[in-house]
Amino acid sequence: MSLRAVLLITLQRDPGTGYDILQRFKTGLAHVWQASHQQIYRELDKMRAAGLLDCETVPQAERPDRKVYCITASGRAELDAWLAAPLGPSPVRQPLFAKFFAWDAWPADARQQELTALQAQLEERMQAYAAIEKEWFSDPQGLTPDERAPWHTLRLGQRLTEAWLAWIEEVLEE
Amino acid sequence: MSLRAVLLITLQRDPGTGYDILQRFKTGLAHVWQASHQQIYRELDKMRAAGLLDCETVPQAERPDRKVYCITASGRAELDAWLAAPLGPSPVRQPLFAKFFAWDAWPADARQQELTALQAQLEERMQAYAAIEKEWFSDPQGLTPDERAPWHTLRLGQRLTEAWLAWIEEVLEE
DNA sequence: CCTTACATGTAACAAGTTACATGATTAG
DNA sequence: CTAATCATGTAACTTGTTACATGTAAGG
Repeated sequence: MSLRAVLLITLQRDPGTGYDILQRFKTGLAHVWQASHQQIYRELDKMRAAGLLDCETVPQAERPDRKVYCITASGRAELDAWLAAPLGPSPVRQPLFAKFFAWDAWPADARQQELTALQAQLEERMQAYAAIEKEWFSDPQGLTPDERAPWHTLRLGQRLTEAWLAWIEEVLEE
Repeated sequence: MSLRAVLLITLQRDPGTGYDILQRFKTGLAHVWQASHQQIYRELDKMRAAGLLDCETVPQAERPDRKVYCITASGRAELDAWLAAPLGPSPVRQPLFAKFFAWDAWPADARQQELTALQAQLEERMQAYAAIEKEWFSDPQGLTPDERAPWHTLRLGQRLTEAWLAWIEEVLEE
């Protein structure tokens, strides 16, 4: 259901094609949601069939037609209902934790490698966050609440990533 | 694949039935992995069919037979391979973030309710962590590395939950 | 010459959820 | 009397992944 909601949100802001949405998932929405192109195309088609979206096919010379999707009143109603309802708890799935529970079967070098790779990846993410913050949110207090909201999600991303990094350092000291 | 690995880990430590594993997912493994009983039973059966597990059926008076699963050499090999291979990146899916990206369509009272409910839930979790830590890990330095490893996962759980709580407070101040 | 961007899709599979089904025992 | 515990399962469905398929144009 949440993929559907995310598609409604982004299409409400700006109509677009499946391909466009894929690009948004890779850039502005990267730390919110990710999905493969197949999943997006399939879901958009189902949503159109369910009357949540309108679709206008725009022919192009020497390229596949663009199918531009646009939210309908019924889609907007579904989005409003989703926003009003509290989210359920998200299931816990931490494969890395599982490895810790098999500590003595987990080779020390694999462990080392895993943790340092994760560390590098998290540090990269921190830099990406910093770049986004600098580019889009250099003055958060000067923005409207609506413009500032995405900044909050960035802030949480930073806090969580910092917590991970501090923890990895603690573990690597062993 | 990760569910399979978690089942291998827990069965390697102690053979047991699907029901037993479900209990472990509700207690000691609660912040590592969760799965429904249907998923567990189905996966155990597939793993037995694949030769990763042995199954001994223990008849019981006036109760369904217990099917006690036990890891095989081939299962152990699969586990070792999984432990040695680094984990792939986990896909990003943050439905709560999505709501922030629809800030002006998100009613203020629903927002308030959502965040305070989450806050309460996280505080409960912190208490659960504290209770576990007190009961099992009152002296982490006195434990063997293998015994201490699960404590690290608890520590990260605490750090992440604290980060969430600090963030919610920041957002609620608006 | 090779890769990336553009733009869509089918098909098969794996993973996870929800509903339904059985049936005795024990605790409140 | 009701709910929870024990213990398993079938069936239908939704969600997400992987592989395969097509075809042009621009840039290095």
